[in-house]
Amino acid sequence: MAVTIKQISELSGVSRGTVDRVLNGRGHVAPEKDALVRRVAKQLGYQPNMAGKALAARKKSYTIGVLLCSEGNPFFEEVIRGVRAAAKELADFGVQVQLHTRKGYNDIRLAEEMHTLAKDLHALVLTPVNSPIVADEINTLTDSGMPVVTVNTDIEGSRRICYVGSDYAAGGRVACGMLRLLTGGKAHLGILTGSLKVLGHNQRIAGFREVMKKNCPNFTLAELETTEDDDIIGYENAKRMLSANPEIDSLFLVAAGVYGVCRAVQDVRRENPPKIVCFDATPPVRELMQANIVQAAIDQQPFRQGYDSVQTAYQCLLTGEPPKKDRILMENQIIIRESILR
Amino acid sequence: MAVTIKQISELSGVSRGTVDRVLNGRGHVAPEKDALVRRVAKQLGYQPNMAGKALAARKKSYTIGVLLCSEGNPFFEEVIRGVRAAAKELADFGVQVQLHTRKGYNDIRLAEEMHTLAKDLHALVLTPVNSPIVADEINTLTDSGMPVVTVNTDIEGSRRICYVGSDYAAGGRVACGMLRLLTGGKAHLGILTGSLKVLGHNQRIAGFREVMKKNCPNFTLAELETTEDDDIIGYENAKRMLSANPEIDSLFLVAAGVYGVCRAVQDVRRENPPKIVCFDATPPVRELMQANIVQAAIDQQPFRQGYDSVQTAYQCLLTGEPPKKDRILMENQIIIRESILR
DNA sequence: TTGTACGCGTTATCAA
DNA sequence: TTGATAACGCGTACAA
Repeated sequence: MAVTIKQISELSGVSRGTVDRVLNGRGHVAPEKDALVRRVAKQLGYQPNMAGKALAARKKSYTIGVLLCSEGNPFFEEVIRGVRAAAKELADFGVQVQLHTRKGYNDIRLAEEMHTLAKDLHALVLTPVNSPIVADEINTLTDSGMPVVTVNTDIEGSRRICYVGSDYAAGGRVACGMLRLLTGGKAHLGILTGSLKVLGHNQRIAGFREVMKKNCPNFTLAELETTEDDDIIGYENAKRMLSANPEIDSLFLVAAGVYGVCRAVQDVRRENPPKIVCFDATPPVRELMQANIVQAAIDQQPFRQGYDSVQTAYQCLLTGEPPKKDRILMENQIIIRESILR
Repeated sequence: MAVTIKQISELSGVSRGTVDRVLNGRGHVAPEKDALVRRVAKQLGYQPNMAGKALAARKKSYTIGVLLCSEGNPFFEEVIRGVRAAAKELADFGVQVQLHTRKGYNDIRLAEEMHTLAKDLHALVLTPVNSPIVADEINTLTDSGMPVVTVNTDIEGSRRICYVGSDYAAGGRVACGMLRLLTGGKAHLGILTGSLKVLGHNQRIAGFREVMKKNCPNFTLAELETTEDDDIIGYENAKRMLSANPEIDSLFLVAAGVYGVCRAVQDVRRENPPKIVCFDATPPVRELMQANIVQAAIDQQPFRQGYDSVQTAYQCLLTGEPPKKDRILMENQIIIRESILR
């Protein structure tokens, strides 16, 4: 049976209250007793009991805020489902989850909203914009003792307590591996990324190039273009790219705008349409897979991203400590037509 | 804030004890009070609090037995890791997990061991042999009020409370889809199944055939053979199959014996070695993928199988009720060379 | 049949 | 600085 505070208090001849004060660093304890309790606790290998902690925490009724720059992005539907699932489970532990969604990537506005929301929150989960202004706000909240968890995209130069989301480089590697198998190892590639300014997109391309160099001697890159995560721009740029490079027989779609690109592929009728690998098995992508236009999508477990990020924030509140890993990375799952039930 | 027993007792003017008796069907309650409490509880949408339940359950110290016919099967290493992870988490809730492994599929011996073990257990998780003798023993345990959860393989004609494991038919469908992509839709197939007597293997083949019929008009099946889940037999049968059918350019490996089959493939040197899709990304299979001999493996989340099966058994003990779904099915994940970190 | 009281492990409060 | 005590929600032994 696991060690309890009560056992420690008995063994070290102090009260449970004192043990609690020592173990949770609340201060107001005589140095010698502090040392004694720590020694006994360590010796016995004390690990706080989650059931007890959770029950006691119910009195405090934590509020966790979730702030997603997600409006208009179908990928986040699943993330939100995950957030809701975590909220439902944590309700038993006296946790309230507030979900806020935003449109657009204006860093100043985002920082303002973070600041306003934070007043009513004990922890914050958010999709940050990669901007120093947002990083500063995260650091301000962190300094005030609030755990801040980034989800789906990370941010540089901030002291967020944990990142929960995609392993972008690994996703790029898997995408290249999949194209290797789809093409028999020989391909003329077109890459359509979202934006050259988005860290994750660049990491995917780096992972892709890594595998290309290592495992795909007969891959050549014809052109790299952007979609700006937009179907219309994706359509136009893909159409131009395909017309200008008739040798292209494979497309790597790094981010959003998949539907637009696929429309362009259909417009530029080819005898052998290009093999297409993209990210995120959202409903429109699933349709494109059923129609044999997209051969494979790399999925990054959006449900788990939502679920795990909220759970991580709660764990931080409960234990008062950061999680063991400061990055919780999703698996990159390969989805094909037959993966999907009809 | 969620509804508690205390609130119900106050609102309906009876004691907490009475509410507990009603809600947990312990009897000895006047009919009118019973009805009243039920009505109030329903109206308030009472959901028992897991933290409280878990804490109270700690006094009882449940023991969950896990009995796996796993010795000599590397797939189960991951299942066992999942079992251990669940055991570690549940230790906080006063749960002990006993892990027992067996070699072989003798149904009489298995039933005997189940019977012996059950004396010290509150719940049982096992990989059953598909035999009426084992089904009878499961039913005996179920009748005595013990939750029995099957993991990885299910059994017909038993009243086990839940099955946690692979979706075999879906796995077969994904495997065929992967071969469709690997071959460009045109293939002469050889299938090497484990055993024609194993339900799951046959379900995989059925799923494979379903997709073959629907999406792969240019697939032809040259021969179907067994490995008996054994590398040596797999080696010999594959060698014979490949020699007798030189047109075979794709292999679907339904179960174990992958290494043996691949040795045969290497022995029968071909200019264009066959495309190979198999199940379970065990360490030897990973090696074969690195060597470009196996193109893809379909993985069935062995870790989750172990973890979820133990958690499910615990939930049954805690709530006294069967889980919402009587089958918890894993996703079939496609693993390729680049999915694996080196 | 019903109500009361205690314990599970932790935390917060109050009095000393 | 310390210890005793109550509270979180649930289960249950025991008394009425």
